[in-house]
Amino acid sequence: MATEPTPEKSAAPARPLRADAARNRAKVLVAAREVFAERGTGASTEEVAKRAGVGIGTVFRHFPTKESLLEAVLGEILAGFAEQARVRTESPDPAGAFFDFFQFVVGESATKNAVSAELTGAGIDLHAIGDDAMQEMRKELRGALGVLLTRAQEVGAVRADVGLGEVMALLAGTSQAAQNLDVVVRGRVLDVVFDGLRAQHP
Amino acid sequence: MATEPTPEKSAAPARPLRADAARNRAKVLVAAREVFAERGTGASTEEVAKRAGVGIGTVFRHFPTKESLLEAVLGEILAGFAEQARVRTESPDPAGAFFDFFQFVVGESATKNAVSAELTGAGIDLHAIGDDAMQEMRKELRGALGVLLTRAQEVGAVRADVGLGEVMALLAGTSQAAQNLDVVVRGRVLDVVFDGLRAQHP
DNA sequence: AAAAATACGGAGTCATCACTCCGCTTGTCA
DNA sequence: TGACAAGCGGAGTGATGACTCCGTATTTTT
Repeated sequence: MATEPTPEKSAAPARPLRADAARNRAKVLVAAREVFAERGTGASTEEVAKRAGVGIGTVFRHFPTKESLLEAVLGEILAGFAEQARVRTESPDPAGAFFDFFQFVVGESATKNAVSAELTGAGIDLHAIGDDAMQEMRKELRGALGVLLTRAQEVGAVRADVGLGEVMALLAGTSQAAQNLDVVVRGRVLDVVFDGLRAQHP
Repeated sequence: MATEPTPEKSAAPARPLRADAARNRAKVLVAAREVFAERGTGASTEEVAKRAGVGIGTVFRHFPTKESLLEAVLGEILAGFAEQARVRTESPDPAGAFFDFFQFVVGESATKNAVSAELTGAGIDLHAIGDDAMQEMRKELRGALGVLLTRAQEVGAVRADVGLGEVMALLAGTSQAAQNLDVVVRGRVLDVVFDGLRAQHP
């Protein structure tokens, strides 16, 4: 126990991966993201392996469980969102930053189909699963989005009576709704939601 | 061919079901609705049978395919929604009728969990499946909701630049989002959406 | 009440998955 | 460059779930 060379938290394994292993891991992650996006999270692990051009064994070595694979993919997506939120956090135009981020997420989800379906609140059990790393990710997203929201509210661009919970629900719901919608309808749906968020309550 | 006694369209089979058969069919439908609502549409047919207190064989005799069972359940739900919409169609208060219906659907879905998840736009393939009877159902819902919307718009209670498509998307998304939300947050989410729908565009 | 028509239950079949195991290959390090 | 650790592929395993089949039970008809 005391002989552990580098007992790091996470995201940096004790011993670094062999070059090819790292490459494969990345390939699998990309493939998984695509496959799950296209076919839904019910797609088989074998299909992911095939798409990645590796054997099933390899997939399972890197991600010992289908759930863990899903988690990893979801984690990446969340990280991307968190990053996008963070970037806008310092914007001189809080209102623009907030709505822009909202639109970005909805736009992304509209493409990503199934994965985002899960992500955005289908709820079921994906909200339950959680790595510490995952929880961390979620926390970061919430944090950054919280800043965006607060700043937008301070400027009076967003009504004061909504909290992070409401915004995330709206984000999830709108993303969900935006799928399979042509661009123009999607635009109008966003308009409605945005107007609702801007409205000052009586 | 010409000897068919009553070659009716649907909803009334050529020869009427035996008493016990009709009873079982109904039991299965109820059980399916409950099970799918609780466990999601992935729940096994056997579980439905168990809940209904019949054998699997019976379930499959009445609904030769899991998909057809899902369809039947969905059809019932849609029919219920259509009925609710129709009822409000003649209301002297178009604005109230519209928003009330919206709220009703969202409230229902919040309870019905998974089934409504599919229903309300998870899209995937459930939008593709379709009985003629099913298509008919959908058409009726759209029709009645269309009336509610138009009347609400005529009174100026709903912005003129949204169509049925936008409203249905919003309905679906909001229902989706409303799941796993406590009542107070759900209320505020609805507030936002309603305000958005009321807003007159510039 | 007995025959005929229907429907019932549930064991059995077949396909699909997630996941394991192990002999072979490839990268790494001295 | 050779030895050894690390990684790889994919056949094999066990579980699960949709759907079938048929001997038995219940209705309906005569």
